[in-house]
Amino acid sequence: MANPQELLARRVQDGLAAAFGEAFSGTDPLVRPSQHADFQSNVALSLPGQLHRPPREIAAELVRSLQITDMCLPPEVSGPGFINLTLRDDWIARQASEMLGDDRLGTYRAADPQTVVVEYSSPNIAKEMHVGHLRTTIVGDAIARIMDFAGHHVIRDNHVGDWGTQFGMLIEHLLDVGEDSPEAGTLRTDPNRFYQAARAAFDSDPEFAERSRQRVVLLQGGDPVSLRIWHELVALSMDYLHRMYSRLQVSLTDEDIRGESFYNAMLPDVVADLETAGIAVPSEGALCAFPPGFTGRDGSPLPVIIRKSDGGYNYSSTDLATIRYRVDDLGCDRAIYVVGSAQALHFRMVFAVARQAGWIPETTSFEHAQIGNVLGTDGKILRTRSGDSIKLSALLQEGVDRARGILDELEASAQFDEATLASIAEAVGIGAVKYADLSTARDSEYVFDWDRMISFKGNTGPYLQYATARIRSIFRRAGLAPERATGPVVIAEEAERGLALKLLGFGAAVWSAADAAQPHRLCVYLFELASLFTTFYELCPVLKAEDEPVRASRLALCALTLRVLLGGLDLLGVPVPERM
RNA sequence: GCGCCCGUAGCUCAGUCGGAUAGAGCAGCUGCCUUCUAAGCAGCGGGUCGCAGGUUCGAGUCCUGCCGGGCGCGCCA
Repeated sequence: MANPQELLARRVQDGLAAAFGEAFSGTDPLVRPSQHADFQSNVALSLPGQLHRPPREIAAELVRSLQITDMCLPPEVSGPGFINLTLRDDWIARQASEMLGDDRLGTYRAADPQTVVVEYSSPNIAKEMHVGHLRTTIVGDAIARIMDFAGHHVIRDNHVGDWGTQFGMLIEHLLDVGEDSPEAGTLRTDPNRFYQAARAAFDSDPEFAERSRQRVVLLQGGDPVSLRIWHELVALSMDYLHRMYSRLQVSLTDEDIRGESFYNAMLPDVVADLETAGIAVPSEGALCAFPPGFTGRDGSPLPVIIRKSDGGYNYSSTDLATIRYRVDDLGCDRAIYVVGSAQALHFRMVFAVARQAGWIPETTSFEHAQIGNVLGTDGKILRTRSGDSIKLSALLQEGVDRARGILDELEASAQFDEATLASIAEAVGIGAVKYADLSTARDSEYVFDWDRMISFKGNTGPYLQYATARIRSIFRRAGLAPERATGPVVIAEEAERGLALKLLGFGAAVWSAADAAQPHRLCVYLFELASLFTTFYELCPVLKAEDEPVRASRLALCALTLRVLLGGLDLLGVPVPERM
């Protein structure tokens, strides 16, 4: 089973070949959703140049060649040459009935599965995550889940920052204050505070900054004391990350962590190979590559610094090693970097150097899936009043607290016990935050607004959750498990038709989101589905339907809608409460 | 200065390979709870798609210029 748009496209393509010859069998039939019918084909308007005939005439002839009566009402030529395609109600009903028996809900798996590396989250170790990490974590996790479901071999890759200059800084500061000092204790209780203290010393004290840089070189060279402290710092951060990922219900595990330190041993070879190839050359004491086409402030070539003048490596060295590892050892066909858009230039240059070195095969795609900044309602990058970035833990708690506050205001909350209320608030609060991050195009900035995201109206997590809760309520009252609703689907009402047709588009929505690495496309689809369901819900009584076949059909539509909504929200990583 | 991204309703955002009269939600106004969860639904008003050219049968979408905003541009990541 495929989605209607695709099936129609094939029929129109066959019609093209039948009407105008085999030469046109490869022509894109330009089938698109339509406001004037279910779908329309615009292909006749694109052919006058080749056929030397007016578009309406082409459309009329194409219509005569279409073998489509099993799917559609007779196609109509309209306007300058559009062909309007309206699906038959019985065809829609039959497809929906088939979907009921399909575990994958009409979605097919990739015919040619790829190995896809999804790099995401990637927080700096020893520092609390903030709202920016939240978005790359959530969007990246959704991309990984969607790719997985689409049938690709997904390798999640949490490229944590556990090896850079900041570690020299942290280790030096820890040695300065003493490993058993009260201040060292803040590493457990308030890691940001410790980080900021180290940072302040780094910025204000040149002697400390120099020691820190030397410490990085020591660490990267395998110095035992440095390594011991580093391991301790990393372990503390792991505990923190586990707590965050668990609460966020993000699918990353320890096995997905391949931090910068993982590539340390490869760095000398990477650099040496670039040097041998003549791609990396000395410049101002450092070792740099100058990929063609990149110029800086004064028009001079822009460097990728591969080794710093103090002998230390940096994130460019690591990223280059990472590319080679992903191609050679992981065998990846596609690498998706879910990272903030500020790093766009960095990735373009690093990819260019790797291509120059011949490390990335032609057919392998390295993409930067850019994540836009999260802004406050004032339009500026989200920060607390004191100017700090907002801690993730506090942000999530606020979401849950707000959800709980709304629940408490509703009389309906009286029917739930305390534990249930708490779990509903957790799912609604976390779900609202996650959905808000997912529902706008990932590469654009978006305004973080509590009141909007936690609203139960509009394209929000709670609205979709609510739709599932209403469906479950119907089945609870019916005393029937959703899996027992087997149809068949019959279509009489407009609301039934609209809902059923939308259900058939699930696979297309998943594929669209996967191909573009754009989870928000799936959000748009799910919101449209939930909206059509609530219309159906208002207009078409299910349990009190006029007769048994109608009731069975409507129960089947409810069951399908529930499965698609739950499946879709699961692909997004948005939790769903049973009741709310 | 150069490069990348963006500019769509009062606000927040969709808009697929260029297709008919540019769509949602919020906010505003009008209706709807003896009926499966009203955390909802139905309806109304609201637009020179930043501006100006160009390509095209057809441009929010592609090209050029300008205006406005964001980000980046040598040893942080």
